[in-house]
Amino acid sequence: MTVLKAVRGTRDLLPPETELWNRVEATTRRVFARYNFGEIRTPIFEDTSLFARGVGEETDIVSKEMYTWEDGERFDRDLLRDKWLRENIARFESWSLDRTAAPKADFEGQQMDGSWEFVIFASQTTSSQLLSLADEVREWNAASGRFRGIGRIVIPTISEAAVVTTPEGILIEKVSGAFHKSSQSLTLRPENTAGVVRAYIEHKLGESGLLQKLFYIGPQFRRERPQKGRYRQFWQIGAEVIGPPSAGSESPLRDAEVLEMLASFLDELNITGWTLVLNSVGSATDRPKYVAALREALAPVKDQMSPDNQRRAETNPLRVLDSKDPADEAIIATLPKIADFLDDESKAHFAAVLAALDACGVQYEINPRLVRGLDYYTRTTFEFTHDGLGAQNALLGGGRYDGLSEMLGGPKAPGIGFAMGLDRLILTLQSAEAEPAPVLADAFIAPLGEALNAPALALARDLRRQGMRIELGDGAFRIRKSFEIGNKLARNIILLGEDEHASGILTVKNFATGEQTKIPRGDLAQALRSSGN
RNA sequence: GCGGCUAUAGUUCAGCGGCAGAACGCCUGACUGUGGCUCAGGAUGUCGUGGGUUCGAUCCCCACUAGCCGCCCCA
Repeated sequence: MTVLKAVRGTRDLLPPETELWNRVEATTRRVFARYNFGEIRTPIFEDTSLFARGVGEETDIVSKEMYTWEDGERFDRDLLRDKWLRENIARFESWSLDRTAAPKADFEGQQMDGSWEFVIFASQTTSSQLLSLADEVREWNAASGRFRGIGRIVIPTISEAAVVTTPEGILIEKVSGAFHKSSQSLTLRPENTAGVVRAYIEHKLGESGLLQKLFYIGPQFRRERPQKGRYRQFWQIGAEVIGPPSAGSESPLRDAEVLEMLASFLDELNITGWTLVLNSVGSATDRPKYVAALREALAPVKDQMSPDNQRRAETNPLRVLDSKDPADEAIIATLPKIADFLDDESKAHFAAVLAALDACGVQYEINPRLVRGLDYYTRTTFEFTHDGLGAQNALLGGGRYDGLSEMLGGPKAPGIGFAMGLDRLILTLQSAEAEPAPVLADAFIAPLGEALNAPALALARDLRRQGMRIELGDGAFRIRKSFEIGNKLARNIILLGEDEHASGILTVKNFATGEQTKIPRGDLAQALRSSGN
């Protein structure tokens, strides 16, 4: 039998490592509480369109890195596939495919010995459902970039064949109409901000007139290639400050307060060597103007750049600024700067953020090239970076998202937030300090003989109820074995033999000092407590 | 999604076209109410999975899977 393993990109966290995780989470709760944040827990999956609208349809996260599935009572993949093939099989015999015409979804078929093979060409946005029927799906690297995938289906010959002519797009309509009416597309959350804002809107939290300050700790999911500190189920700590403008949600003081909180948080975890990097990407109207100017400036020079940057120049010009390619540095230096496109309001906002940070002594660097990948960011964007992380040097990132609530159909609710990769944060802590030692119990109780097992449990219960961490042995163990195990698991061993049971005076030995004493049962807890940590 | 490296005992790893190895850990005993240190003995395993070459493959070849590192992307 195949031994089951944790799926690719996921992992188990075991003691004593989980002690470190608990410590970080406890520090989070302690520090964030001082800033009067409350905890929010949103569902781990949401309607797919939440992320499409919030994070951005064209971002890689949404277009290819989400765990998405159809959830619906009437969805039946096999039935659907069979019906689709029966309805369309005749098309393949005479139809020739014009790939340059960029149909929404097309397919061609070929009769093999006793079977049909169909190839579907489909753009992901319109026909992921169609692709979900295929035996195999792979990316098709079309030069035009029009098609996102090819699906391949092989089935036994079907005798009954209906004739269907070839109006484009009909196919999908039929498929959805017949089988997907009650189904819903769901997605494991790839980040938590969209979910928090959804909850803010749904529960009308803005109606309180107060600023909402919410933090979360939880797993997120992204279907990326695993790497050091990057997992498909990864953990994030994040916080959001959001509210109606009348509550002061647009104030630069909010930005500075969040940044100051993060600086204090990292300090409290004894993480040194971090750098706060800041920029402003401008208002919702500044940003498109700048992107347009970038495109214009890139058009004549992009051919001289690296292939990566040529592609970015087309798909997401802002990312060109993030390029690490030294060969392209000279060109990048000549590109327009975002700072020149900020309106007066945005400039003043950014200046006020900086002034507040200066006032409380939080150090920062301004990086005019810091852009963030998510569509919803406006004005302040930031990262905390750390040298110990190699190429992936960002410890956390975030920014202001003044228009997100409205993008999701909610009221005007400017906000600022961040998300921190817990997996990577733990990595930096682990590289900075010694491996955590296993936690030792206060005492190991060794019943000497199976007749003493029951009294040993009673003793353990007694001590545990007084707050002691107790490991209970077993009377079947020989005494030597009890000592060996006890030495690994606890600071003290309590011997419970016939004598001890009869007299109520227990034999206690401290493993560190080797000192052995007799202690009345009633004094045990106090003695263990004072024997130190 | 792309590229490089890797996969052998619980762990870290060595190894070789012909008997499967070390260290640490584990178990037993020296020591029948005393751990750590020491000594003696013992058990580990589909050599990642599947196929190929070969008289013979853990070793060579291919594919797959997984991990690490980098790229892409990104909180």
